[in-house]
Amino acid sequence: MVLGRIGRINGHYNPWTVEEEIKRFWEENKIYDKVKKKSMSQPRKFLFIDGPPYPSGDIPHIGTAWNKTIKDVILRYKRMRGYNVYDRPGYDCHGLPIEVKVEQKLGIKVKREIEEKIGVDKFIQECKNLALSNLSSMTKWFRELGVFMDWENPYLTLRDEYIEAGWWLFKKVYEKGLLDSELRVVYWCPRCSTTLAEYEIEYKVLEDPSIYVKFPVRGREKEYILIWTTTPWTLPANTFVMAHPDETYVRIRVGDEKYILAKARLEHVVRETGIREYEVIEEFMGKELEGLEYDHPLRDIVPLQEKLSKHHKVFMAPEVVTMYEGTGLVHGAPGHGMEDFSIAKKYGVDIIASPVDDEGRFTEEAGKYKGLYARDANPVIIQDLRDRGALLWSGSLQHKYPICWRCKTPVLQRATRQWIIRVTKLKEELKREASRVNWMPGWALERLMNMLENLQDWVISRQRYWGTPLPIWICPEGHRLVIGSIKELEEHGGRRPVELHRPWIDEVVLKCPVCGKPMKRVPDVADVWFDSGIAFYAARAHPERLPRDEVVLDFITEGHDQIRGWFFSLLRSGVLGFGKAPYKNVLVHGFVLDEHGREMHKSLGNYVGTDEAIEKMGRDPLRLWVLQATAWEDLRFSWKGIEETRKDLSIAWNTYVFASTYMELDCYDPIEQGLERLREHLRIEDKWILSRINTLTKKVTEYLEKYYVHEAARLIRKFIVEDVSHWYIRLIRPRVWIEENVPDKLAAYATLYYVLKKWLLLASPMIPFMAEKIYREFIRPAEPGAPESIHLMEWPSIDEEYIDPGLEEEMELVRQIYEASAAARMKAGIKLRQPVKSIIIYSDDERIAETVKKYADLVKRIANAKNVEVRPVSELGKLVRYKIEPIYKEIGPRFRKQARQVIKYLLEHQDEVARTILAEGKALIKLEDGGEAEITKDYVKITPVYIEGYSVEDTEWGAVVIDTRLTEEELAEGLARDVIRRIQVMRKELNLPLDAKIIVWMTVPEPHVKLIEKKLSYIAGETRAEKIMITSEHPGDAYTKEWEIEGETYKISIRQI
RNA sequence: GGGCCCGUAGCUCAGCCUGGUGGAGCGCCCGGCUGAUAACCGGGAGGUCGGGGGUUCGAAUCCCCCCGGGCCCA
Repeated sequence: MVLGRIGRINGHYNPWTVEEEIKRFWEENKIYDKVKKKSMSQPRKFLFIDGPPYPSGDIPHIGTAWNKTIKDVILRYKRMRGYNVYDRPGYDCHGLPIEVKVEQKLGIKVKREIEEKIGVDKFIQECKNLALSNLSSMTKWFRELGVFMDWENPYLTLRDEYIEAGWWLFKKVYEKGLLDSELRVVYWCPRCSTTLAEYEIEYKVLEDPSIYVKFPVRGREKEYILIWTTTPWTLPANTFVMAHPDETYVRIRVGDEKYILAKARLEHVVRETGIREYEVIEEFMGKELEGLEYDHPLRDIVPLQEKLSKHHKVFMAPEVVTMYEGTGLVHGAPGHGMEDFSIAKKYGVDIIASPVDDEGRFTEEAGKYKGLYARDANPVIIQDLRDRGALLWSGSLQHKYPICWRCKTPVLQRATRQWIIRVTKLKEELKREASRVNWMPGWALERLMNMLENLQDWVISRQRYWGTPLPIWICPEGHRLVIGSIKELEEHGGRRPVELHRPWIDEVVLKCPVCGKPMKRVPDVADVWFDSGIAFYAARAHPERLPRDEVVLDFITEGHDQIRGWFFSLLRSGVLGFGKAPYKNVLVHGFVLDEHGREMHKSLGNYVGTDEAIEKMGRDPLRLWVLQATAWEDLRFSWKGIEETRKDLSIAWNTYVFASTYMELDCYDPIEQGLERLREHLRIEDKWILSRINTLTKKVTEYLEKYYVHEAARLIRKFIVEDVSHWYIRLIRPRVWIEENVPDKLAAYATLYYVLKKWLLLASPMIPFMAEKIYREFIRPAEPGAPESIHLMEWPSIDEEYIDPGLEEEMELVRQIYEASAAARMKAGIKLRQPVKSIIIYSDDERIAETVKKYADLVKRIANAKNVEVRPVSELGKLVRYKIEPIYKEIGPRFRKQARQVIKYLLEHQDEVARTILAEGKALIKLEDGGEAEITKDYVKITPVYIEGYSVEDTEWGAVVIDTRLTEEELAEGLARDVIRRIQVMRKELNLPLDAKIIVWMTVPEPHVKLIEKKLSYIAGETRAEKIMITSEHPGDAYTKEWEIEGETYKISIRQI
């Protein structure tokens, strides 16, 4: 057997050198493959799917870095826990954004040109190239971040097998009778010539016309229905007018004309249109307007109006008409408005007029407007209205108007025939399934439920190219066939095309199973949310090859925008395909905003890419920083924040430097000299840190089981900085400096090694580079059988036998005592090097008394006092002043309404009340309202704040006091320590080995010679001096230096023997 | 316009569910330590808890309204 020997870690923490080295190590030794292989051999599965990012750029946003880091931590944790972890990443490759980028690259202005100028096959090839090139760059950055996922084998929605898996769901939906085609009012981008879903819409403030139009009431002279609109281009398609049945309307006279409008809008309309004089002729309820017929003002120039005239009347539409804007009479164009459309259906209107083509231009039906772009027609229409005396007033207004998310063109609402999936029929099922999921945080469910309440049918078709082709074939007789796989395609007389994308799939002609006639595919492609929404199964296998108990994922996590995005899409597809939610646990994470809390945007100049963050701060610091942020809240980006995290990692690093330096020096062997063998030699601080690390392991495990990554990260970070570096190492330093390998020292080593190894394992999912580096340098040389990478190790066990909550609480008190004594020293101007005679703690708290007794040695050591004791507060003499702190929690419920007066009295008579209570056990106080209150110790905390001859620091549980009077002996020791420190510095400046012996010459100011002489052997022992001479003669060949100590000059020379 | 989230020290954030009189880190100022040393440690100053109202003996915490930011939707 090869004997282990602890390794050494050197130098300062430099994230980049560590990370570059470890990255290379992982690559050269195929560490991920080994981790993966080990995981694959495990029986229990952990099912996870990466929410696929959209590869429209080449460098991931810092928020994507957060996203992937959280995933990485969970996956690494689950692997360490012995799961077979499914870790396939993915990319969402189809869709309009990529098409638009390719169009820009190829100089295409409108959709038509794709087929006419470029050819669909070449266009698709370009789209594919762009997606593949971007995703390979993004992959590079995810790897840079240390994310261990199956990067060689990501799922891509553009692959044939993925598309085929999608077809399976289409067929399922069809078989359930939920797939349909119907006329729909949709957002339509005239530039992209396609329908857009609501989430593909942005809103932008635009200036539009604002006009009041007079619709002549049929058969009445000079009487008009007054309507208001900001979209004059929809007037040629006007079909009816809508009113509110329960609102009051008026008929007014202006000059020789009469107008009908809502009473609530009268004042506004009159003011805006500048009507000077008017007379209200009549008031009546809106429902009386029902059926009132009118004539369209443009009927002479719009042929379509001929057909529509039979519908020109007033309909009741309380769901549409409001009293907040307009005239209370709303012009209805069901071909250009969603609400209008639903009213039209309700009233049985049989013509849905929409005289606008795919590129947003008026058609033949619009008569003289033919060929004009809809929005460009606005001024022409306004002029025509004016010419016909139908325009009451025209102006303009700024309002938010929907635009295309990709090309920013203002969109139109337009009635078109679309394929829809009737998910509204599954509303209750969706709600039920959503409720069964564990949402973190809980409000994510609330958001989703709000959305499900307003659920709409899913318009799935897009009139584009780069997407999953709808697998629907139709024959001339109108028979439909929905194909669920390539095999079925062949069964129906088709041949597998080069690939399943357009244009190749369009050439596949099938034979109608009903009538035998040739069937052609409908030209549409699917909404991209269809693609990502099926990832839960399609990323793994065609459902026919997927075990049914593996459909539901254990865990997914994405940003809160995905509640209505991917999480909803998955839920929808899960319910459509399998009747259940396809995930069990969902962690929602926040957005990374800029340092002022604003959205990051390249155009705003506040954008930080993952590349920049890695370059400036390093991977592990970035990772730990994002991880410790509350997962579901937005995170303000902060260079300082990452810098702080880096500093903490540097402290962690130095902790290992410290441990490895001494352990190596002493040839410590953690296997031979492990904790078990040194158990009897453990000191109280060892037992404490052993308890702490196991408590930490327990808590971190619990948090990671709950997916509360940030809580785990915070604990891990705090532990190494505060418990190990600030406290434990401080306590064991003197033991470590002992030269011989005594059990006391070895016990500290064994403890420290155990703690540091365990911490490294806990931290390894979060800071995989640094953990690997330290593991390879420090742990592995000492444990020859250990795996080559820390990431092949198992999650640390919780050694319950070490956990002692009482001990942890007591040590917390010791820490408070130490801190109070340090504060008391500070007030008295006594430095820590100067020993003091005693520390007295005035407290009536029994825990304090017990703790101090138990830890007396430790307290004396760290506080540098000869003595420590606890005394009851009542034992203090006369030269004392007390402070009283009311205990509100007790006083409140006891005195209720009088509580205020009691507190006021107590604060005004602190010393007096305290003395009375200390002497008699209680105090009777007179209140302002004449009443009395009996105050006992239960209601107040009494603390001395001044004691003659002592320095006092008060705490939660009493006062810590140090004796400020120093004896000669104490002064001598303090001075000796000052001298020792200087000699140590000089040894170091000479680069002497730790164990080198020296001779010392000192010139000491006369008044202090006696003090120093008393301590010569002490000084010699601490500095490894064979001989110390107090003299004014210093040899020329020795190293000599002059020092200032307490304002006086000491000359010291040393020479190695 | 609607739903949800956030607003606490100069900065970044805990605390809020379950009310008891505000914490941490960084920065700043002061100091200590000097065999982790281009390190390490301590102390101090810093706050109308976004604003207003309500409930309560008592509100950062519970309720209502408003303001600012974010996400989603109109």
